[in-house]
Amino acid sequence: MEIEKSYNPKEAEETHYERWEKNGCFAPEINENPDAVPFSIVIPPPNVTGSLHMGHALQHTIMDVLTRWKRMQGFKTLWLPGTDHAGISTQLQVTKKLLKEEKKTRWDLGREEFTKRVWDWKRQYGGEITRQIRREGASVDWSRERFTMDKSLSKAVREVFCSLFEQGWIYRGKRIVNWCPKDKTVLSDLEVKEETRKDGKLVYLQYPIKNSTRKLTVATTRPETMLGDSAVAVNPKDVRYSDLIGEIILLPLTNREIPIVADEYVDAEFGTGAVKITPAHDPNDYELGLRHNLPQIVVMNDDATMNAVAGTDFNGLDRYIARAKVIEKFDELGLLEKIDDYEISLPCCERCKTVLEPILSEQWFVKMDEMRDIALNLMKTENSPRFSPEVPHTKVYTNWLENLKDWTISRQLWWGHQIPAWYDDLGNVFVARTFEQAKAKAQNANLTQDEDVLDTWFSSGLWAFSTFGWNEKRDTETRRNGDKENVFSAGKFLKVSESDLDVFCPTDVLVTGRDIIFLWVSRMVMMTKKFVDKKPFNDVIITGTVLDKNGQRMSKTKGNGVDPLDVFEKYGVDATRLTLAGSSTGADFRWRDENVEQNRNFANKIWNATRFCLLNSEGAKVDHSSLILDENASIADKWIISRLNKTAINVNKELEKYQFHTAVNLLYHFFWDDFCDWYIELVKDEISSGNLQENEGQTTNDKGQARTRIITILEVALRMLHPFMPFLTEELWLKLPYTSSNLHHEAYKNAPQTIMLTSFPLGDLSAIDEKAEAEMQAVIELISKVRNIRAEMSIKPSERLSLHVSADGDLQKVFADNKARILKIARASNLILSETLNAPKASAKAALSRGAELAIPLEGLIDFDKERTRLENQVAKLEIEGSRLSGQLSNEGFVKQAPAEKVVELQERLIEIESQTKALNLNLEALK
RNA sequence: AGCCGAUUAGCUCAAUUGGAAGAGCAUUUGAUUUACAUUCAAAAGGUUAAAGGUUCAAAUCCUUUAUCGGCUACCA
Repeated sequence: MEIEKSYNPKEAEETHYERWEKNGCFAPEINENPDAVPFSIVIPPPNVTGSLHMGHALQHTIMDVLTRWKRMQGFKTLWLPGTDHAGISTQLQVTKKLLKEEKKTRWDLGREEFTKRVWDWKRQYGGEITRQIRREGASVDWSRERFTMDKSLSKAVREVFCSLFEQGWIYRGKRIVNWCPKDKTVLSDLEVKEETRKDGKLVYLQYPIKNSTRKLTVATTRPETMLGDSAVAVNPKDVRYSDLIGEIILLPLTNREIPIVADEYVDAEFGTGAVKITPAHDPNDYELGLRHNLPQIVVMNDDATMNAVAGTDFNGLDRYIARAKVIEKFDELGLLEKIDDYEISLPCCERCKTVLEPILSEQWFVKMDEMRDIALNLMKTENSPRFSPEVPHTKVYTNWLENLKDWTISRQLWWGHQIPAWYDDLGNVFVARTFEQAKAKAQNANLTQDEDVLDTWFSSGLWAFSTFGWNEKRDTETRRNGDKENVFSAGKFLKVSESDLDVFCPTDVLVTGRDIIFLWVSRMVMMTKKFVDKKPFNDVIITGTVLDKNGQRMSKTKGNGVDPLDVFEKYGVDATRLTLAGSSTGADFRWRDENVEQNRNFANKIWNATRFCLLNSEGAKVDHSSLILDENASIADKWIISRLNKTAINVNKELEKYQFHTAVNLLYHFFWDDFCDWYIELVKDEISSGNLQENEGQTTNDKGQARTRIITILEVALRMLHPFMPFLTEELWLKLPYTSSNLHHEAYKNAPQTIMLTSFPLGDLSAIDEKAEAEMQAVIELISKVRNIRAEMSIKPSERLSLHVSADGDLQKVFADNKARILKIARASNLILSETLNAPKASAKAALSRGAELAIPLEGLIDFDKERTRLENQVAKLEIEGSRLSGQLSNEGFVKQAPAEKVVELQERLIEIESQTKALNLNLEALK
């Protein structure tokens, strides 16, 4: 068989995905077992404008590992993909393009035409992220791909909106909201990003008091808002001002008179202890204004210029120009007391970074009282969702819920789900699922629909059930037209008698980042419980953040992002996936190409191990019966099969706990250390020499058996690696002799052959052979000691050594059984076994476990000083450990209270150390 | 301001309920009749940020401090 000397990922990546997808391997229908247990994940829908970043790559890797692992276990597995319409982002993108190419604004086009353009844009460019997801090898079911503005999902949005409105959980009202003057829309609290500015100013303004010469000084960071002041407030306990409560202020620059009120909200310690109150432009002032029945005076337009109410001097001025002018005018009037430097944090637009303006505005809100209780109750009564890692996310999630405020859901955009509310000429509102229903309610009055759309997160909040055809007629729309031909047709499609919603909701696990726990995770919990009376998911895996090599967050503005696609190009998809999966669950980690390089090397190692097996595969085939050993099997075989099964058991155990990095570690060391470095080396002679000729004392049948065994072990290892490294393992698995769909898990018997449908090795407890592992350990120790002596005594590798080993009878037998292998790997010519050590003085010596000793005669080669130093170093090491152990064992408390097996373990170790020390010391004596 | 996390070998990170501190990279030394130099072998490298406490036993639990990071709220 022709096989390249090193792994080139490109070819595998280009061919296998397409074939898997075409054969329907990703769809749950590939599973032929009618009783299969479902396993499902919904992808956190990336923005349709987005392109893949490391965060996605990390999350997708974890989801794909879980999906492939469960699929190989015979679960009816669905990983549902899709994208989010991403209101603001997408609208911005198209707006920019429009301006650049046609010098037009969205208003030039009008709503209908503009929206059409966005759809065109989506069709043209929106597929990028989905192509990238394919590139990652993600085994998502494309036949169920969803978009948040699909017909059925939009219908779900309307249904939820109307239903919540009817129950009074959605309301329309005037509140202080976060207004972005650039995007000209309101934002929810979660879309506000605080930014600290060191160059802030605190301006002290003097307000004259009516019928008095006194002035009251207020401090403000936003002087322009004074034009909308409707009171000044002081603390009722503040003796400085108690006589002023109830007095009237003559508000400068306006012709208004405003009262001085007393309110506990005011902190007497801060500033002057007197606060200007602008109910229409500050959330606290708004609340205070309600308590004191103050007028709400809006002085700004939606682009943060001042309006007519601000007065003719200010009308039309930008807020910052108006601010300067207010200060200037106060200065002219002699009412500017002072300006202090003041570090301030300003609310900014998450997307465009513009400083937001708190402004009184009429918007739609979701009342969160009941919603919060839904989520809190689930957490309290069922510990749901189960976060992984649990600390700190459960606590953070719960704390946040406890302090939750109402959610602003309207957005002044055109791209999104337009709010299903209509107004008649008198301003009466009619909320309805369709225009017709609204007309009926309004008795055919002249209706106009609300201009606003819903927050993107409103529709994403329904993702865990709207994607499964909720509120749709069953058996329709859940599967799209045209995709049926693409799906594997030899396998029986299940008759869709139950809907996807019944089968796949709740999903098993959600994998996402910390940043959207509140924005998305919490809302899915509430909405799903509320509307389908189910949990959206059982578990939530919160991934860490991928940082750059300096520990900084990757960001576009900093330009320090690492593009996953570049890494794929350079090192291959599988190496990248393994690197991501190898990061510890939930912890941030710094990206280093060196780590991927290491995994690229690992991929090459797997390639070459397979290459070796294939070059010696005449007469061999993948045959799992070859892994069942009889009593006469060699220690090496018993050992590797024990290790294989132990690895399988532990990998499954770790994956169950979402400890991906531990699983990766186990597989890496099993494959590289156990399988390649030891097993292949140990059995090399038995299986190699190209054709099936007999070696000394070996029959062709023995050789075929040995070849079958190693190739079968390899096959099992490839299966275990498959969820992490799908392309490489598929490429190699298909090359193994006699692989076919006969090797599939029984749920996939009729599917075209692929490793992804074989069964994931679970490991067999009865195949674990601790005795063989211990015996092999002794062989490994012996060889390691020989290598150590060789290296430390600077003995040429070509020098064939004679090994004198003293050991008890059992151990002698182990060494004798493996004599040929030991001689080969240790590059020795002779192995002399005896009860007591009998070697010339000019020997290098080492103490082995279980009282065994090694001596290598080095007549003429030995440097006695060097040998003495070497032995002394070893004695010193043992003594440090020995004295710690004997200290511990002479501690009564330890002996009494520690678990008995622990005490025994230490005692045995101490005896071992003592015997080795004794042996080494005797050797030292002999050298003096 | 509050809450949370992190601090382990030169670097990047592990360490399952408290029970002999481990990998990979980098370093040093040696190896090329080989499945793989994207390789193999060997060595060296630690007062687990600091101080105190609980315990027979602490990287792990508690207290304090320092540095870094995150989140939430608010500062008129």
